[in-house]
Amino acid sequence: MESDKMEIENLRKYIGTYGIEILQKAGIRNLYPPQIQAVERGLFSSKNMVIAIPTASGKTLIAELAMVHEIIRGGKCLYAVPLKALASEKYRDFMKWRDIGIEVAISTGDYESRDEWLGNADIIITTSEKADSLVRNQAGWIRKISLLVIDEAHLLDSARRGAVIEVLVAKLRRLNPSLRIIALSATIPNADEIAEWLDAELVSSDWRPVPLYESAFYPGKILRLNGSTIEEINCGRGIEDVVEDTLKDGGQVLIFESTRRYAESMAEKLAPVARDYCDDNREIAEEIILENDGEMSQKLARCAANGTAFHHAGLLSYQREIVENEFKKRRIKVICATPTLAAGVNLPARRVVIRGMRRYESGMGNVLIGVGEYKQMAGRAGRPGLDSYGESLIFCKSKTEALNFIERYILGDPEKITSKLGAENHLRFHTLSIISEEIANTMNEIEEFFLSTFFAYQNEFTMRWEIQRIIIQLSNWGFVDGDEVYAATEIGKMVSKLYIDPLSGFIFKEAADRYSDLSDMAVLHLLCRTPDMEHLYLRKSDIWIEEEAEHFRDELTYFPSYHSSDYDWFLREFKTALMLYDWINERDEDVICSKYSIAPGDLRRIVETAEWLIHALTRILEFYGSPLAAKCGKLEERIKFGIRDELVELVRLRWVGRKRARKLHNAGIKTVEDLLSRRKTAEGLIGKRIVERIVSELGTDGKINN
DNA sequence: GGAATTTAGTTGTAGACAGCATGTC
DNA sequence: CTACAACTAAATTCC
Repeated sequence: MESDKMEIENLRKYIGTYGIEILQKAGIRNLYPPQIQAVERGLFSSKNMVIAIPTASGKTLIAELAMVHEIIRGGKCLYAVPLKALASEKYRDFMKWRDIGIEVAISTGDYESRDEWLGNADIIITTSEKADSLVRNQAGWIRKISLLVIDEAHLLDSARRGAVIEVLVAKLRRLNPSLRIIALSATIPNADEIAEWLDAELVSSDWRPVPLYESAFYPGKILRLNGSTIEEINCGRGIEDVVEDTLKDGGQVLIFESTRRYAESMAEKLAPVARDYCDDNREIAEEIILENDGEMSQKLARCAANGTAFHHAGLLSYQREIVENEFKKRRIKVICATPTLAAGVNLPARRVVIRGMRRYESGMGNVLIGVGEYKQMAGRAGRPGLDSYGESLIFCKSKTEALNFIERYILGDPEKITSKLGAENHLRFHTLSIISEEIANTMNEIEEFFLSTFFAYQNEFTMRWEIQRIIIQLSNWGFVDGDEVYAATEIGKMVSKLYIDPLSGFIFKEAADRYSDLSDMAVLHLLCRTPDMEHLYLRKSDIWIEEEAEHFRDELTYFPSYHSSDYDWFLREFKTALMLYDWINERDEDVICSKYSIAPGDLRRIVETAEWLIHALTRILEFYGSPLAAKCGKLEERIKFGIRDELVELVRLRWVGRKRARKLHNAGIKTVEDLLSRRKTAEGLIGKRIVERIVSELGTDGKINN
């Protein structure tokens, strides 16, 4: 018997009186239809479930209910998300349950609750990679996980990140055969396949809390799909009209563009339009340039002052947060974003305009985006509780194009999702891991393990031959031993736990073997030769890179001939290394950004990756007792802070980064003692309050940064 | 002669996880 | 096997 209305009171027997109170305090009175469906289909049973419903239709609450129920029965939950930002969003969200004694913890690459805390926590929020890493490092509490929630399970389809999800599921099921799994997904046509793979009950629905009108725009008209008819609505001819229309009614607009440049110039173009609907935003603008006032930041600040903003991966994370929060507070009226926002944190707007229906893919020119991607963006329209409806617009140039896109995107179904685990790099990565963790040690066991993945579910052929080849490679690299029964070598285990690609591990291992000394540049280049490193692009005007490369020719561990097919790729690796070289030689951030034509967010991200990799390199060098280990250990700190050797001591102090340390050092304050003995000078350089803070911490326990 | 406008050619292209141990300007 | 829009430099037109 299915009903369409259910008060949360009815859940008392599952989540207790206190649980109900928490929900009431959060303003939740009734369940949404898909949530009712989930309850009726066995949310409070021990069945696995796949919930495939639109964004913002209450997926998270479904998982929360199941988790609270699970915890009351003595269970422990792991909530896996694809993004660190999403992890913190859920963390804040789930905190409400602490009032009834439920312990919530978070564990991602850049933030981790104490280990013993994770053991005690009832809900642990992680990225899938971090969860896998915790399994690899044999965190004792992993076996106690009784409920696994996979958020955004449709990302099983992602070529880069999807494999981890299915391997994580397979591993955790192996470690705890009675593990319950709840997968939350966007609406996809083959959710039934995921359900069957997981042996789960499928709940799917198109219901949304705010109705969504999907439409297409062309100059002068909006074609809005309403049921099965297309209404024609008159409107202006430009994007400005579309935006102003919404702002006039007190709504906000989200515009998706295909490139950063378009996003930025659109935000600038719309600034004069939004200005009339804003109060004083100067404060926001100031905040944006607080930590970085480079070209991009200035531009963003100018936009924000007028009530618009752009949003892409080149922003610093604090700037992204400002943009998102101020949009939520409705002080920013328009955000022009690249696809970052489509898959990111929850940020709905009354009207969503999709201008970038094409995206460049190397070797394929500009291709149309997928229907699923479109649905993801369009689905951001309509703020629950604030808008009575949401509207998405595909931005077209002509009526013909508009009708075309309506047919393809609005009336079309999203693509089926397919497993990408079959790619060699993923199989290599995970094969080493399961051998290392002794999840599987013979050919049969390994094959059996992979048979439990989504990839095997979708592809019926055996993977024996492929796996065989990978094992041969892993043993050639010295990561796996044995003939019939495989075991990971010590170095193999280390590589697996460091979470790097085995190929990266091999590159590092060879370096330990071959070199007793390398220059800074050579080490940085080594990091950049790794498949785990991101690479800068080569531009037409980048011929100077070649000259620089020549300059370092004798130091580098690899230098292909000019005619080699590797040459261009080499230049990209070298360019990235050169950027890091500028970074550790204290070149100003903004100077680096313009020299390499990147944004501050890119610089931070690449530095962070390099930091992670050099840590791995150092560990491997230490393992082999390489004389290079000490040098790399030091480089690790230099990369972390972006400093020359001589600042290492100063930068260990809290509140002292690359800039302050350099100021002090230039004035002859080179050590902590110098700082204390020449306090007045220091105060003159970096400010009295900062010095006071530093000194007061020196007196207490928190003496040093690391 | 010089500004304004058209045309032809060139350029560059989304995103973001992981180790470890805690805090920048 | 593939594109596209924004930008820039050159060519042309106009006063």
